Amino acid sequence: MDKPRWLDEQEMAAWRGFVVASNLIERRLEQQLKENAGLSHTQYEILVQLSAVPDGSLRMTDLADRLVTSKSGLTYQVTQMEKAGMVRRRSCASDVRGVFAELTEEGWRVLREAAPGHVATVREVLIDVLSREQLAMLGESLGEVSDRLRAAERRSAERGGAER
Amino acid sequence: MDKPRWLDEQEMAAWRGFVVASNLIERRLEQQLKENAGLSHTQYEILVQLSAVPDGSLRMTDLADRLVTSKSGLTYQVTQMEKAGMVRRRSCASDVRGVFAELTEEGWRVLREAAPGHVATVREVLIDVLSREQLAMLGESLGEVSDRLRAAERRSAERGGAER
DNA sequence: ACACCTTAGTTCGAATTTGAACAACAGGGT
DNA sequence: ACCCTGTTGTTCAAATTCGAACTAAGGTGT
Repeated sequence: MDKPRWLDEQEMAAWRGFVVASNLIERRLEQQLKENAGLSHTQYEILVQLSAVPDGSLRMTDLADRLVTSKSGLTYQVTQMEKAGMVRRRSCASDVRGVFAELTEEGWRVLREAAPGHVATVREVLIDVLSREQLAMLGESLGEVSDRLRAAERRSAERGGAER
Repeated sequence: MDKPRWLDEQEMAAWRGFVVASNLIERRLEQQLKENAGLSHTQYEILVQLSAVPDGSLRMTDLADRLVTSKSGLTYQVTQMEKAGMVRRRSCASDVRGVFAELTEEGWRVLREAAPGHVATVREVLIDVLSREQLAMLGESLGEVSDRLRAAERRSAERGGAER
C-alpha cells in the first residue's frame, strides 16, 4: 500500500460501469421476478442450480457455494422455500450431518413458469444490448475474474482454519 | 413470452460470468473494507460520491440515484454515518423539504484512509486481471447497459405516477 | 387565493443477510 | 479404540434493505 496506483480514466470507466450495472441489473431482476413469479432472485437461483444437476438435489454447502452466499443465508431460504413447497430436505445416507435440498414437483413447476420471463429480462438488460464480440469478451473476462476469486477464497480458507 | 429464446452457450457463459463475478467481487470488497476501514461498501460509496462533487454535498435523492439504492436505504445509512461523524445533514435554502448530505472533515479523513486499500483490491479482483482491450470493451459494454437501464427506469417512473 | 398533482425525506414493519457460536459427526494417524 | 482437527448445517442476534404509507412542501393552472 505504498504508493497507491490510482485508476486511470479507462479503468475507472470499467469499474464504475461494473458496479453500477450490477446494481441496476439486480434491481431490475428482483422487481421482475417478484412481480411475475413471486420469487426473489436468490430463490430463483436456487431453483436453477437444483434443476441443473442430474437428480435435482444438492448438498447445502455445495449449493451455498454455487449461489455465492453464506451457509446461514441458504438455510434461511431453503426453509422458506420448503414452507412454500418448492423444495424438500432429504438427509444424506453416507454422512449423517449431510442435508440435501431437493427440488419438488412444485419447484419444477414454479421454475418452468418463471423461466421465460426471467430469460426475457436477462436479454433485455444485458444479452441483447451487446454484440456477439462483446458477449464473447464479457464471458471470457468475467469467467477469468470468477476463477481467480474462487481460487483466492480457497487459499484464504485453507490458511484460515488456524490462522497461520 | 410466446416462445422463449433461451440463451445459447456463449450467452449463458456471459450471463453466469456476470452474476457470479458480481457476487464474488461484492463479497470480497465488503470483507476488505470492513477489515481495513470498518466500512461497508455502501458507506464507502457514499463517501466517494460526496467527495466527487465540488462542495462535497448532495441532495438525498440525487445521492440515492447515484448509489442505485432506495431513498429509505439512504436515509438509514446517512443516519448511521452521521452518528459516526463522517457526514452531516444540512437543509436546503431554496427548498425547505430538501436535505443535503455533506462530507465532514472526518469523512474526508476516513475516505483518504480507506481509498488505497480499496483501489488495490479493485485492481486485484478486476482491473489487473484483464487486458487493456478487455477493459475497454467492458467499460463500453456496461456503460451502455447502465444507460439503457437508467432510461428504462425513468420511463417506468413517468408512467408509474397514475399507472397509466 | 384555491384545488390538485408531484416531489422530498422520513418512518414503519417485514424480509433478508451475515458472521460467530454451537453441536454433532467424519476421517486420519497413532 | 482414541484423540485431534476439520466439516456440516443450524441457531442466534445484529445490521441492513426495501416498499408502502405518510408528512410537508413545491408548482401549476384557473
